[in-house]
Formats: sequence, structure tokens, C-alpha cells
Amino acid sequence: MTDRRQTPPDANRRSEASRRAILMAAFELVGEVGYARLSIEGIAARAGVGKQTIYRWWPSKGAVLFDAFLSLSEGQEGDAALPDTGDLEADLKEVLRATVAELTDPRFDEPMRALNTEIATDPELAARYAEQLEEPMKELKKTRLRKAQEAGQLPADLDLDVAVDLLWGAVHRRWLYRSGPLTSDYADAVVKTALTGLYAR
Amino acid sequence: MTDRRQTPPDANRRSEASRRAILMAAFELVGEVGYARLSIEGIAARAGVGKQTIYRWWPSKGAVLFDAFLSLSEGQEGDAALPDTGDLEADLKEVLRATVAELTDPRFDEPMRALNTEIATDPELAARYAEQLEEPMKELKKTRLRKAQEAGQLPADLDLDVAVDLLWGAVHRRWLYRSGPLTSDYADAVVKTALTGLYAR
Amino acid sequence: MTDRRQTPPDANRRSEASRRAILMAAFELVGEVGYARLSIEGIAARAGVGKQTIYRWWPSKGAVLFDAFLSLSEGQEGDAALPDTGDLEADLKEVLRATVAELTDPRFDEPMRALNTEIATDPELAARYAEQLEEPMKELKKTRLRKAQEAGQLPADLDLDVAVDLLWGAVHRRWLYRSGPLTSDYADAVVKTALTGLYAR
Amino acid sequence: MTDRRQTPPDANRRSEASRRAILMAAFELVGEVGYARLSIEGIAARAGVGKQTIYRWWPSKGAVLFDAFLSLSEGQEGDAALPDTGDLEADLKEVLRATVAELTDPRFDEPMRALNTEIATDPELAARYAEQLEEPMKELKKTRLRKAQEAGQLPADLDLDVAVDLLWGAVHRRWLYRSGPLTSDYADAVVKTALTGLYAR
DNA sequence: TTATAATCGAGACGGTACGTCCCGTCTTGCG
DNA sequence: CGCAAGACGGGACGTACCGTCTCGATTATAA
Repeated sequence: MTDRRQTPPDANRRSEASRRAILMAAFELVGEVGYARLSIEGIAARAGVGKQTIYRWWPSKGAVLFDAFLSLSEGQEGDAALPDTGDLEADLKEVLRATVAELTDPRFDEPMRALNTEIATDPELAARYAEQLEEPMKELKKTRLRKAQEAGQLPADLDLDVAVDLLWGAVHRRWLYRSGPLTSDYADAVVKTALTGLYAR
Repeated sequence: MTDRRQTPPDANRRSEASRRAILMAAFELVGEVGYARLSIEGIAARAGVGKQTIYRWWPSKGAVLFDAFLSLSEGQEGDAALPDTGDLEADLKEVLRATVAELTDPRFDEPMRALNTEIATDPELAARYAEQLEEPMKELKKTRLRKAQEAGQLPADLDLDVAVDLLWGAVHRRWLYRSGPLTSDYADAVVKTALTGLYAR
Repeated sequence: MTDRRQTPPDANRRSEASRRAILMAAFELVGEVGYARLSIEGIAARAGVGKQTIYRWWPSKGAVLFDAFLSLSEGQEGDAALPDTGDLEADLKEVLRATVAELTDPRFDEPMRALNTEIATDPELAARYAEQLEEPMKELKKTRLRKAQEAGQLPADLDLDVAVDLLWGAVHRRWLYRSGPLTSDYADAVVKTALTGLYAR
Repeated sequence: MTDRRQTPPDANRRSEASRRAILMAAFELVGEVGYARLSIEGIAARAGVGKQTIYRWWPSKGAVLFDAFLSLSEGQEGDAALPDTGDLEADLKEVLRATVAELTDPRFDEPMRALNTEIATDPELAARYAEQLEEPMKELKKTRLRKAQEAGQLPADLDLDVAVDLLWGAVHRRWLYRSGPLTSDYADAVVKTALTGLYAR
């Protein structure tokens, strides 16, 4: 049941050293010259690798960059969970502040934008992204919210996907379009407003 | 207002026919081949125009595409305002449904994604985008919310920017990352959840 | 006879089946795609053989092709001799006509051209060619001429190398450069003219 | 009646400087690294030219090399004629010695072999070669022989093409296959033998 | 009869060059 | 002077092969 297309490369013979050199080179370069100027040619040269070795294992420079991100987030997840002190608002503020900090980190800003660009464009890559990075994270978020639901802090019929979109969508939008200052205060305001709602009471 | 570098092109002599042909060609092509494969060379050929005529008036293919969008939304704004029936929830739902409809329209999806990724990458273009398209739209949204504030439906100290981010951020995120079905129902859920807040009451 | 570099391949263990498959594949391919597009990679694939098996036993694709030719002409020589009816002119015409026929045969034309250009370029190969194919043939030709010398038909001080060059050089040149029709009549004319000389008498 | 294929390059706009730089680079490089290692890439780099500029005007590296040869022999022909002192044998010896000298000149040997290789392989190039270089030369040779015919030195029914093949074919063959020393003496022997014929008299 | 060492197929690897596309600049000739 | 046309030097694309280098899996001596 191992349906492979055409003559598949033999993954057993794959050079782990080359793989790592390529991912590292890709990540470095995208930070240095930006995604638009990132080239397979450049990655290969920096990694000390033949171009064919990249083309053999990745379908596009976006896919390389994606794996570079994946390999960064590898190992550090495991049994990770969002903080749960019982105080939902405080916990969410902490998490969103962390998100803001990451998006603001100059070391990650450029590559992350590049990855976002690629994902917005390439549905196949988007699917991999969703499955391997986004969904696990989202599950953590929903788990925390579900706890709050069980504690009666959130209504039982709340659509958790909508809730997550509300919270992270706002932050992400401000980051991506630079439509305003992206600060801890902003994160706090988003959490507070989302929790209590726009309506006056 | 005269700080132009070198000898500026004389806008009076500019060929309106060429300008329009270029913008149309750009918009069509981005829909056909995607932003990545869109080229100045291709636009010039399709528009029956010399490459120099494009380089004379636009700094990048992103800028051309941007103007193509601008020229689409031209004339149709004017005194536009968001609906105001007094029922804030109903009005917001109508507007967000319209947003969803536009983002879902296959004729606009590809070009819009292209524009978005370009804006995420190019800060200068992002500034023009903010000024010429985003801000006017945002002002309309805030105006409607301010009306509700004055009517006492929303608290006086509500940060309207956060409110807008909450509502449109969620929708935009779902569109850009295809992270779930983008439907009228979703728009409704976003509006309702944002207005009443996540908290159980 | 032991000056081989490194650990010499053990010819006893050599796979005769692979050797033959390689030579056959090389000969076929050069006829199909021409010498310029002939590749070791292609020969290996056609022969169902690893590339290393070729590199182990041959130094270049020219050498492979050369051996392919050698293996063709094997066995058919032995005690061969040129015809000797006593009539020098008739005998030479017969031989040159045969040469013309061979050069004209479409099955041999492409490969033969390939071999010739390779020999013109690679002196080492040229030496092997001279020794293993050209010299034996030339010796047969000179033997026939020497008989004629002994019979008094040719002057004793005639340089037989020059004579052979005159006769076969003309034919070969017309073939290689396609500088005119290569026919039996041409062969006859060459023989007759060379024998009697250009001078009117 | 100017049937051109597809969109022909506009020869009026062609850069003469680039053309010359390319031909010079090609000629130099073929002498330095040999034809096999000659590359379009290398020619472009040496000439300080984009690869496309070569591909725009020439179909193959062989064609470039060919034009490089053409441009060498340009201007120097004009009203050229072979020497005619009345002494056919002396005149032919002089000409064949010159041929030998040229073929022996190390500055020309490699490039000339390369050109020969290419011509033997590519019929289209061979046609151009025949028309632009070989035929004019051959015509000069035949003209000289025709003079001798008119003077009664050569029989009226002598096939001049065969005569030329006999003389130059022998020399050319010895050069191309390095089948023996290529000297003035050899040239003399060829002329003498061809004129008087092999037959003893 | 077994180890043991070389050959074999396969194909990944670091490279070079291919021929193509497009970049952004420059030049030419028309209106 | 703007324009269409398009040649130019250059950079990168994705592909084809180069010659070298492991991998097991056969073989065919030599212990």
C-alpha cells in the first residue's frame, strides 16, 4: 500500500547533512535578502550542495522554506500546553503577548512573512502547513478554551473555531498589514474586548 | 509637492489608452497565471505596449497590480456609507456577508491574494494601500460603530480599531489561510460572537 | 605489462554479458541520437547497467564507442586480403567501391562519423584506432600495391603511403564533408585518375 | 521574398561590438580548452555578454565558431588567385605547402579540428561551410587547373573535382588522422605523385 | 564449504552547462 | 517627447549528465 509516483527518490540514501545544510541556508538567506530574492541557486551555493539535490527532495522554494520552519519547531513541542491558572483572561493575555513577541522578533519577521505569502498562494503547501503546524497549535488553544467551557466560564454552545479566529485573527491582521502598533497592550485589548464583547452592558 | 527625482515624466503627455490597457492586462493575467508568474514582459505583450511605458510610470509589478485594483474600485465609492438601520448586529452581518461574498468570488480571489501577499512584503506599497483603500474603508466601518456608540449600544471607551480588527480579522484570516469554510453563516457567527463576547453571562 | 594505477579491475571477474550489452547499447544509441547526444547515462540505462560498470572499464564515451566498432569488425578479418586478379585498376576499383558502399550504408554512416570526429579530437584514441583498425587495413592495401610494384606495374620508388592517401583520402574527404555525390563512378574515377596521373600524355 | 521564420531578430539593431567580442572569445577559447570544453556559457562570460545575445544570433556553438573562422578570412580574399608561373607542378607544390603550414600552425590546429568535427556532424553547417569557405577556395584551385588544361598540360576531359580531391584529400587526411608526418616534403610528394600518376611508365 | 572480496544494479551526491524566461536599461524610428 | 519595439548584460530557472561515491545483492575464487 505504498503508492509512490514514478521513480521515487530513495529516502534511505538521503544525505542528512545536505538536508540540514539546505534548510539552514534557506532560513538564513530569507532573513538576509527576503523571500523575493531568495533563490534555489543561492540556497544551493550557500549550503554547498548541487541544485539537483534540492530539486530531488523539494518541489519549490516555498516547500524548502516550510521545512526549514518545521525543523525549527521540531522537538520543542511534545507535551506542550497553554498555561491554565484558572484565570482565562490572564492566561490568554500571556499567550497573545507571546504571539506578539514572536511576530515582532526581527529574526522571525521576514521569514514568517515569506512563509505566509507562500501559504496564501500555494494550496498544497497551505494544507501541509495547516496539518503540521497550524492545527496542532489551534488544538492547544481550543483545549484551553474547552477547559474554560467546562468550568462554566464560556457558554457551552460557543464555536471555539470562531473564538480562536477572533483572538488570533486580530493580532495576525495587524502584524501582516502593519495596520497599527503591535504591542502587549494591543494583545491585552484584543483579549479583553473579545471576552466581554463589543456591546455595552 | 515638487520633490521628484531627475526629470519627471510629463504626466500630461501620458497615454490614457496605454494606461488602461496595462491595468486591464495586469488584472487579467494575474487571474490567469497567478502573481508569481505575472511578468512585466507579459503585461506589456498582452497590452500591446512597450516595456518602457510600464517602467516609466510604475516602479514594480506590484504597483501596477495595485493600480489595477484602484481603478476597479474607482467611481463606485464617492459618498458610500455602511448601512445603518439602527440594528447594529443586522447591519454588521450584512456588511461582513458582503465581504465574504467578495472574497469568495473566484474572479477576485487570485488577484486579491496576490495583492495581499505583495502588501505584506512591500512596506511602501502597504502604505499606499493603507492610505488609498484600507483607511477609507476602515473609516466607514468606524463611522458606523461610532453611531452605535453615540446611541449607547457600544461603550464609550471601546477602541474602535480593535473592534474592527476583531470582526474583519477573523474573516480575513479564514480566507487567506483557507482554514475553514468561509460562508454567510460564518460571518454571522463572527458578528454575534464579537458583539456579545466569549464570556458566558 | 603491469603498470596499472591503483588496484586494477580484475578482468577475470568482468561480466561478459554487461560488456556486450554496453557495446550494443552504445552502437544503437549513437545511430539514434548522434554522437553529441550520446551519454554514458543513456548507455547505462539502455544496457540495464550501473554507470560505474562503464566507468570501471572505459575512460570515455569515445572509448566505449570505439570498442563497439572493434567488436563489430571482430572475427571477420583473420586472413583477409585484397583481391589480386593481376589487373590492378580493376582490383582497386572493386575495393574502393566497397569502401564507398560501406560509407554510404545508413546504418554505419552516423556511428562512423562519430568515431571519426572523436579520433580527430582525441590523440590517445587515435593511436588505438591507428594500431587496431587503420594499420591492419592499410597494410592490406600496401601489400596489394607492393605486388603490383614487384610486377613492374608501379615504379619501385613509389611511396606507398602517399599512394594510399591519394586513393582513400579523396573518397574519405568526399564522404566526411559531403562535398559531392559518393558513388561507384566516383570511386572508379579516383582510381583511374590516380593511376594515370593528372598530366596529359 | 524575404521569407523569415517566426519573429526574426532585427539585424539592424544588432550590436557590432558584441558580435565581434563573441567571435573573438570563441576563437580564443577553442584554442585554450578545446572544442569539447568550449561552452556558450564560457564564450558569453569571456565576451562580457549575456548568453541570450549568443542564442539570439546563432543556433549552436558550432555556428559561432564557424563565424569566428569566417571573420578571420574576411577581407583578405577579394581578388585572390593561386600562383600561376606556368609551371604547374611548382605552383601546386607552393599552394599545398601553404596548406600544410596552416594546418600545422598550432594556433589554428585545435580550432580547425573543432570546425571539422562540427561540419562532419551538422549538415546544415556543412552546407554553409561549403558555400562560404570551401567552394570559393575550390573554385580558385579549379581555375588554376583549368588554365593548365587550356595550356594543354592537363587532358581536356579531366574531372577537376576529382583532381582537387586527390591533391587536398591526401593532405587533409594525413592532418586529420595524424597518420603520418605532415611536412613540405609530403606536400611535394603528393603533388608529384598525383601529377604523374602511380603507374610506372 | 564457507568466508571474503570484487563486480554488479542502482542511484544520491557536488558540480557544470544547457537553453529559456524575465529583469531593468538603453537605443531606434514613428507620430 | 511619448510611444512600440526589441536588443542588451545579467540572474535564475529547472533539466541533463558528468564522474565519484556509497549501498546491498550476487558471484566466483582461495581458505
